[in-house]
Amino acid sequence: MAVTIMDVARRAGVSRSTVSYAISGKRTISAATRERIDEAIATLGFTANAGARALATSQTMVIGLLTQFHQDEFAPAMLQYVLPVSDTARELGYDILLVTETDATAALRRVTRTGMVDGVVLLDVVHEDPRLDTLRAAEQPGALVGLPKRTEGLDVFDLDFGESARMIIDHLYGLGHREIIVVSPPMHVFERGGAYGWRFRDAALERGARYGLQIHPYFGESRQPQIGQSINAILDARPAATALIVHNDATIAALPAILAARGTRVPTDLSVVSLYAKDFGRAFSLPYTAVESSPDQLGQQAVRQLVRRIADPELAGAPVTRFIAPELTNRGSTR
Amino acid sequence: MAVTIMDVARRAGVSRSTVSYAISGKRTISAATRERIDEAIATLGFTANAGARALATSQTMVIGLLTQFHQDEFAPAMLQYVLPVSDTARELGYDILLVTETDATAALRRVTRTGMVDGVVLLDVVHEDPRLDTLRAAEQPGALVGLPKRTEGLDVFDLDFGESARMIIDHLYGLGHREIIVVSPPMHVFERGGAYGWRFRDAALERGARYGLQIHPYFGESRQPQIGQSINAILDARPAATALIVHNDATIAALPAILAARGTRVPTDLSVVSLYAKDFGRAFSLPYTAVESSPDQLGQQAVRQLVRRIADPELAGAPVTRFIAPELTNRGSTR
DNA sequence: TACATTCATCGAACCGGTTCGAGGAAGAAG
DNA sequence: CTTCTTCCTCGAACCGGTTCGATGAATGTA
Repeated sequence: MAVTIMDVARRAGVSRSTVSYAISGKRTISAATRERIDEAIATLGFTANAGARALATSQTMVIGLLTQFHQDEFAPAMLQYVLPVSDTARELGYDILLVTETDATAALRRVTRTGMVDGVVLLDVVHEDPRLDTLRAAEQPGALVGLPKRTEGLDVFDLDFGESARMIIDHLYGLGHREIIVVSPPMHVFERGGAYGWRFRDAALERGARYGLQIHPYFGESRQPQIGQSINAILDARPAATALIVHNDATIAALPAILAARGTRVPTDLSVVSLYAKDFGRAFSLPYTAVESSPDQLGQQAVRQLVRRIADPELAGAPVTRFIAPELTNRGSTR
Repeated sequence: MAVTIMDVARRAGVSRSTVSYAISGKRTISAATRERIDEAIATLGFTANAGARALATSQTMVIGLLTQFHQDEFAPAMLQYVLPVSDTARELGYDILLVTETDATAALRRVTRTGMVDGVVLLDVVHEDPRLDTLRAAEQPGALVGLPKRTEGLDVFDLDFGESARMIIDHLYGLGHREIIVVSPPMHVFERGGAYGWRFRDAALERGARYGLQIHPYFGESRQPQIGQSINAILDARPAATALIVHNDATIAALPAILAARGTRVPTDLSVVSLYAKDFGRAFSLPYTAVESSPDQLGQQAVRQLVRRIADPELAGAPVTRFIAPELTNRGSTR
């Protein structure tokens, strides 16, 4: 039914292999022949069959994207990771196989064992991620987004949460703040092993201690109305705190309404600094000074490194662990 | 490198074809042989190569998911369509190739021509969608999410916006409202051909006219602070209106804060009814009575019909256009 | 005992590409 | 006019599965 390379060969009056070489350019082809082949390809509308090509070359030009949608997670944020991966992959000639199964380990084994993909990107990697053993056993290389406990042999990309915390503390300390509240992601994120919560929190505490500041750490909530209740309780419990650091997407999205409702003015009554993805802040038009990370950078770098490793496992060199530098954008919510 | 069916055959002391039949069950295999084969498969960890199988069967067990991310769209909502498609596909044994390219037509041609997919789901189909010609020319079947102008030969799934509008108008009319504001999606959605905006708006106007109501239609905005400005302007311009219907995700998400800021109480001063996806409302804990649609139903039904058609193009019968019935959930924001 | 069935398995062909080695034609060198 | 290169093209093998027809063994029937 579909047009095969044989059809093209017949129409151009050459052999299959000649057509193949004309397409790949791996051997010289006379101008006259090339022209006939090009014409045949164009009029017949030939496109090489992916399965056959994969079989012959052991290259599928497909990258598996393994996502983990934790229930209770702030789902909208996920897309900010998926799209850049997809776009970057396509730029480099790869398609994306989106894998969303609950049993991520089995799914990873499936797509690698069947050879459906040339490599995989693991999104939302947690501290002790069960997928990593399977990945290490796989023939295809992988790139991680998120820092696990053990990174041996793996290419890892994550945001620099420690540096983000230090930047924010420095900023507030410079403005004269001495008592600061830190709202982290919800407890269950920590329990699940999302170490980025600790990395931010610990770095903030440590930096604060060095300056002799009072830092009050709290776990945030992920849903209304709990978010509002918890923020109100925290602010009531720490009336002397002059600054609020929020590392919690759901909370920061709800914060303007919560503060407005309790009559707290920013930055007059309270300085607020947040930490979120650039696009997230833009989508919700958040008015806060923030350390903005670029998850698109994450996906992009992960895919680039992955493709490098697919192309030449040796040449790509030793595995890397790379942190994306954060940037503080001042929107005037501190003073 | 990887384990092939030949390795299994050797270890079990049988031919390749016997192994194949043992796996597929398409011919009877003696208990003893089957046992040896199963053992070999298990210890060697064999999984059939996807490319080779695709080549032999002309079935890839992959469905292409073609998304269109319009700039300025409320992106978070997109995921609500993607996940159900992916989950349903996997349930039926299919994987998902996620295609996000800007040039959707070329991308569609690419994945169908190369035979990477057995069928495609087109998301966010607009009134005059350029992808449809390519789809009709493709060998593989497709299912649409979103109603285009011409549906001939296509399986189409969409929410029932007309019925939603009628339900809401009936509800408000029953409560005694006689002057009602309708806020539609932003103008650019209409310009782009998102006919669902018209379908809701027109149905609301028609139903309103039948009851002799005053219906004031407006286009909404997609970003703050324009959303707030526009809502305030509209409410100021129609002081006699007693009810507000919002068919606009970005606006409804921002509405609680906007109304709180201007001191408008719901439902005392104003009845509010909205229209959105179930999960969207849950994620933002929206407090409004709403006609809730289930986009997961859309994706699910689209995939099921697509798989049916892949399995047997004839048996699947004539193309269908199916609307998902809406449901009105009363949250007490009307009176 | 001979013959027809049924059962289990095998070999070969095929799917549609890629790639290697070989070989004919044309041009260069002796 | 040979002989050696270089250029271009071809045929065959291969990638790893599936599927058809054939065949030998086991079982049933006359």
